[in-house]
Amino acid sequence: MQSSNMKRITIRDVAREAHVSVTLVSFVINAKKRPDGSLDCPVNPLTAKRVLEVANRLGYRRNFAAASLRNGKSNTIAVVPNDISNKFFAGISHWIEDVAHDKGYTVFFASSQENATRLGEVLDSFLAHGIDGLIVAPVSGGEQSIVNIINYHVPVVLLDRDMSGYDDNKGVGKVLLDDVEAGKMATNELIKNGYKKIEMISYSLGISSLSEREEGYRKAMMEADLYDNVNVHYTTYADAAKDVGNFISDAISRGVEALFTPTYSLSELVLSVMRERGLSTPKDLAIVGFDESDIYSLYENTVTHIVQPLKDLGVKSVETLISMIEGQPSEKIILKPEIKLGGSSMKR
Amino acid sequence: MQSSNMKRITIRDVAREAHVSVTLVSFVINAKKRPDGSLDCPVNPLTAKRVLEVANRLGYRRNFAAASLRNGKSNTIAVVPNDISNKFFAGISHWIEDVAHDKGYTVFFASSQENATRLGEVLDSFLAHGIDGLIVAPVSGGEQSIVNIINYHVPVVLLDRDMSGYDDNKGVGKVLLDDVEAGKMATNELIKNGYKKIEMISYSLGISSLSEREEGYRKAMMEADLYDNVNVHYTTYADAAKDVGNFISDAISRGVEALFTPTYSLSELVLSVMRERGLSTPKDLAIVGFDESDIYSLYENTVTHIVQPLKDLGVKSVETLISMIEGQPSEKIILKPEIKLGGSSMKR
DNA sequence: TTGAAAGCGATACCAT
DNA sequence: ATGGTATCGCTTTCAA
Repeated sequence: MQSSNMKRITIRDVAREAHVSVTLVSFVINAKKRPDGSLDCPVNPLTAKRVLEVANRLGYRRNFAAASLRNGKSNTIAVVPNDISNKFFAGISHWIEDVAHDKGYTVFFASSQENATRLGEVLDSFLAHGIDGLIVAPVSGGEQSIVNIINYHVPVVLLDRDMSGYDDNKGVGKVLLDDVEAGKMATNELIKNGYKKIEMISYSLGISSLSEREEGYRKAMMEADLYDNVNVHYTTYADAAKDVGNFISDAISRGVEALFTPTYSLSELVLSVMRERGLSTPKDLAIVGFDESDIYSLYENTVTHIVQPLKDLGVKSVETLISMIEGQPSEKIILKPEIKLGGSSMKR
Repeated sequence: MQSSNMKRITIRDVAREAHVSVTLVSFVINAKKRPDGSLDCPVNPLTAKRVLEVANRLGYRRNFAAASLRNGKSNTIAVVPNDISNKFFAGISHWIEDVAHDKGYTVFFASSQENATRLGEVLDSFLAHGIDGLIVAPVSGGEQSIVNIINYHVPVVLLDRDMSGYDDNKGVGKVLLDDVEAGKMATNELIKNGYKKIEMISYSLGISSLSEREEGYRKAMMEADLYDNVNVHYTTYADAAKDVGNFISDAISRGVEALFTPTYSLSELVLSVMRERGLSTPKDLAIVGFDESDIYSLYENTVTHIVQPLKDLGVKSVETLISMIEGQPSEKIILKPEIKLGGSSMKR
């Protein structure tokens, strides 16, 4: 494809060599193998066999660009998380690849880096590449780019984060965690164990998952008549280390008893700061964290945390997407979180 | 692209609407902006402006399949690590995306999952999609798939792991860590601090990076006249937890003084097992780990570890690849590791 | 069961 | 500066 001393083998080369027409070659190449082993196409089995042999001998490979240009389908789906290397997403990607692969689709990943402009560029590029469908975790401000894709009638599934204003009946699939429930679960566990001054620290990203976890926290506090104690602190990726440091000092001095951290990165940050300062959990501050982390089990008291069904999130999102590509209506799937108890939220 | 109620806008639609030929539209669309802002194409600036406006108004998007079919270039590069969610790789992907993006390339990721068959499928798929270049971390047994790509004259850069039998003069770029040096560094640090019974635990993956880190360990031991103490234990991803558990007990009972773990996952595993058993480092066992890990700083004595220049690995690999795509000869780049000292390798 | 031929959309050669 | 058109490789009628 690059140099000239090796011409790319085309369907025509195969046809010539096998003494048949290009049509026939195309038929054979695209025929699906049926359970009984026979080829599902109107071609003489012997001819088919010969074609296959020749194709193989010549090292033929279908030119996807041509096929895609011709029939407007690429058998490719794009997956765009905010960060490809994020631990939460890491636990999902594997499942997405597996299911897609089983169904004959190739998966391409690229990250938006929590940046609306970048998301737009990435989606543009994918669109231009003729992807058949898209699984995306919206970033704040990136709604328009996603709507563009939808308007192009490319099936879209929102993963992990919702986008307001787009319901499933508008042709957008959704696979989300019940984040309100997750926030409630975390908070209620602390309340149940006697904590009253429970606060929360979160990112100000403007994404649904975080705001709903916060909503769950508020609801739980409200229902326990602790609404006066509600206090949510916000930070950003860039300032997290500094802000968390300040917050911990402040919290301890104000007599805060427990903390809900709605992402694994915040959980890890809080835990490391506490360790640095010689604070222990739950004695100095009870903690309920989020997602899995290697460090949760490294504390004297292991860390209680909310667990997301990563496998289901991955599997369901591809399945929904592929069914949409195949013409089925979109679905909205809400998965339930679980809580894994550790010592960090033990009774006071 | 899916439904029929919204026809895809083509270059011809733009041409008609702007009252010019398709040729002109193509010129304008593909013109690069020059530093002075002018368009680098033989078109009347006013006409160009009009074309751009129309294209914009109509929501025109280039059909990549068509362009790619026509000129055999897709401006897309593929990156295939063994595991997209691996922490080491996570620290690299970001840089790859950034540099590629700056140079006008889109990056698609997919993982081989440390599986030769899967690697073959993924590469086939990428090849069929007409990628312009490939950055890959070879897996054991996957050499042939990679050679296939090379034979197709698609530029390839090996990242992190070498492949024997392919030197840079054969058209394969390489961006690797000096793994022998890394193994030496780690071992020498321990030797310098008075440790003599130093062992190593590694994966039996048959990949160059690990075997060279082992070679470095052996060399360092040899040079310090400690070769009789050399002892390398092997495990697999699947058995690692069990094997490491057994090994630690065994090592302690045999009076092993220090351990070199050549991947972050093994380092983490050893550290957690030690914690579970109430063992501390370096008192019960000195440790030199590899790569960054959140848990290295969580021990009473922080963990000494080898640091890879992730940014350079990422940046250099794309830069080399793109220069190869543009016709430059391949390069072999070996980067130097560093060691970050912690308490886990302190003097006995 | 087989084949001829019309496109898919963009590019680039060749004219004007 | 602008335009006509053959072509990339494949799929898919339609006809034989």
